[in-house]
Amino acid sequence: MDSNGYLPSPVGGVPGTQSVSRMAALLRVLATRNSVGLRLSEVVTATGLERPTVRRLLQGLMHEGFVRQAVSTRRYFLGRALFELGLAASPDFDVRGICAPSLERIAAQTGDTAFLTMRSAFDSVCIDRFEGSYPIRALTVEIGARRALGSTAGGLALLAKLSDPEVDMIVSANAQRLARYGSIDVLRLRGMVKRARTIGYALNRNDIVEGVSGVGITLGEGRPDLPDLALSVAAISSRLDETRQKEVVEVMRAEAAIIMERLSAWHGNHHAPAPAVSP
Amino acid sequence: MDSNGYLPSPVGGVPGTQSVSRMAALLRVLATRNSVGLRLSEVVTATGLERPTVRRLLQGLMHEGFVRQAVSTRRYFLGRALFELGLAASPDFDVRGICAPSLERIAAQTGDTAFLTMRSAFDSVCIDRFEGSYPIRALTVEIGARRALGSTAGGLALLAKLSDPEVDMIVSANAQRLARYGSIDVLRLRGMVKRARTIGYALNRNDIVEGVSGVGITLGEGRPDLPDLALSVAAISSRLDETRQKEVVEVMRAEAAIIMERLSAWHGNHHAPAPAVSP
DNA sequence: GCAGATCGTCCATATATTGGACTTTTATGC
DNA sequence: GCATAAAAGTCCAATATATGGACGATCTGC
Repeated sequence: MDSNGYLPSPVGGVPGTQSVSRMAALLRVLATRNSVGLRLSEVVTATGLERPTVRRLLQGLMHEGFVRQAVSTRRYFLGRALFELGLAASPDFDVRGICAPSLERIAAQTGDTAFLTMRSAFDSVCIDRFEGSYPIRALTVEIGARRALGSTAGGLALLAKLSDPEVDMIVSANAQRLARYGSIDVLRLRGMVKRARTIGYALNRNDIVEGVSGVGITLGEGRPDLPDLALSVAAISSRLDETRQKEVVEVMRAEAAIIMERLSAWHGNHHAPAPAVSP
Repeated sequence: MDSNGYLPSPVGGVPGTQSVSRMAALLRVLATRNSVGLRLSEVVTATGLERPTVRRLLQGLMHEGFVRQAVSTRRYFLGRALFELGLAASPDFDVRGICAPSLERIAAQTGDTAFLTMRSAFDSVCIDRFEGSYPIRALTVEIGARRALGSTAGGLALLAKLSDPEVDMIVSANAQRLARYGSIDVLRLRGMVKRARTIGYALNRNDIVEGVSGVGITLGEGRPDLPDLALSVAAISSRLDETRQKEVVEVMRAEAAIIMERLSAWHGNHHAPAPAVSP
C-alpha cells in the first residue's frame, strides 16, 4: 500500500479520479528537487506507488510535455508544458514581481540569501530567491521547490501562524516526510513552532541542514484575500547569532511593510476581476 | 467520438494513460482563455469528451488545486498548483526576465502592445506582454494563453520558420481549431506563411480579429539550444500601414539583437533583477 | 568482467473509469 | 412572474482501462 504522506486517499476522498491524484502526487514529488531531478526508484519510494504504475504515468506525462527525462542519467524533471500552464495560472496580482525589489534589497543588505515562500496546503513553496554577496551561500531551497510546511524558515513562519489544531494536523500528516529529512521530527517541530511564537520570528539553527540557519516572518497580516506568504533569510549558522537574527528580522520587517504598501497600491488593473473561488 | 483537434489519440498513441492525456487536454483548453474562464459545456465541446467525464476529471483536478471553479459563474479556471509547479519547471535561463526590458522598450517606442511568444508543439504560448501608451489597445492575447500556431503574429512568425512539410502537418492538424476562429482557414493561413517568408516578417491584417493587426519576427536564429521564440506587436489596423510595419519591425529587430546578446552573456547563475511586470 | 541494483516490459486480472439516462439548477423568452 | 429551454450536476451497470506481480534488460560500482 501507501507508505508515504504524499498520496491523497485514492478511495474515500473526493469521488473522481485515482489517476488524477496519482499524477498530481508525481508532479509534486518531482517539484521537490527539480534541479537535480529524480530517479525512477526515488519517485517510487516517495509516492508509495508500484514501479510499473509510476513508469506508465511518467510516460504519459512525458508525452504531454509535463515531464522530461534526461537521456544520459534517466532522471525525471518537470517539463516545459508546466511552465506554460503556470504562466496562465499566475495569480492576477503579481506577488513575485511586487516582492522582488524587496527581496533583492534584503539580500543586498544582509549579504545572505533571501526567500519568498508561499503556503500550499501542507507544503511550502519557494516563490522567489535572491542571493547576497557573502561568499559562502546557503542555497538549500530552489525556486519552485516544495517542502513539508515547517521544514524551512519561511515554512516555519507560516506554520506558526496557524491555529494549534491546524498545526497538529499538518505536522502529523507530514510525519513520514519529516522523518526523511533526518534531523527533524514531529516533537522537535512542535517545539520550533512554540519558539517562533515566543520570539516573534521563525528560527532554525542547524535544524534541517547542519551548519545552515534561517530566520523568517510572515507577510500580509490581516489580509485574508492574500495567499499565505513569508519572507526569510538563510545563512551559515556562524553568521546568525541572536544579535544578528534580530538585525536581519528588522530588515525583513521593514521590507514587509513596503510590500504591503505596494500590494494595496496594486489596483488590479486590466484582467478581469478575480473570481470568488471554491477550494 | 472525438470531434476536435485537441485530444491526442487515446489508443494507438503512447501506451500509457488515457486519463493523463485527457487531463492534459483539459488543462490546455482552460489555458486558452484563463482570464474569463470556461463553462463546463465549453470544455466539453472543446475537448470532445463526454460531460460526466469532463466533470469528474475537473473535480479531481480541483481537489489537487490544478483547477478552480468560480462559485458565482461556475466557470473553470487554472489553479494555483499549476503556478507553483510552473515555478519549478521554469527554464534554467530566464527567458522572460531577459526579454522583459526589450519588450518594455518595444511597447514604449511603438506605443502599442508587445508580445513574447514561444512555440509549444502545434500551439504558440504567450510568455509575456507589455502594453504601450496609445489609448486604444489591442489586447487579444493574454499571458499564458495558447493559440493554434499561426493564429497570432508571433505564432505566424514561428510557423513560417518551419519547413514546408512541418507547416502542412501542423496547419492541417489544427484545421478544426482554426475554423472556430472564424475568419481564418487552412488555405488562407498557408498564404499568410508565404507572405511572411516573402516580406521577411509575419503580418496579419484583420486576419483573426477585425480591426486588429500585428507584425512579428522570430528570435534566436541559429541557436538550436533555445526554444522557438518570437517578438510581436499588435495594434489597431489603422496604426499599422506598410510604412509603419517596417518601422515597428526595425524596432523589434534591434531589440532582438540585444536579447541575443544578453542570452549569450547569461552564465546560468542567479537570476537577473526581476522584471517589474505589471504594465 | 562480474555482482547488485536499477530500469524497463509484459499480460492476465479486476478495479476504477466510462458515458447513457435521469434530475436539478440556472438562464431565457413571453 | 411563469413557462420553457439549456446547462450543470448525479447515478450506476458495463467494460475498457489501469494495475502490479513476475521476468528480462541495462546500468553501475568494484
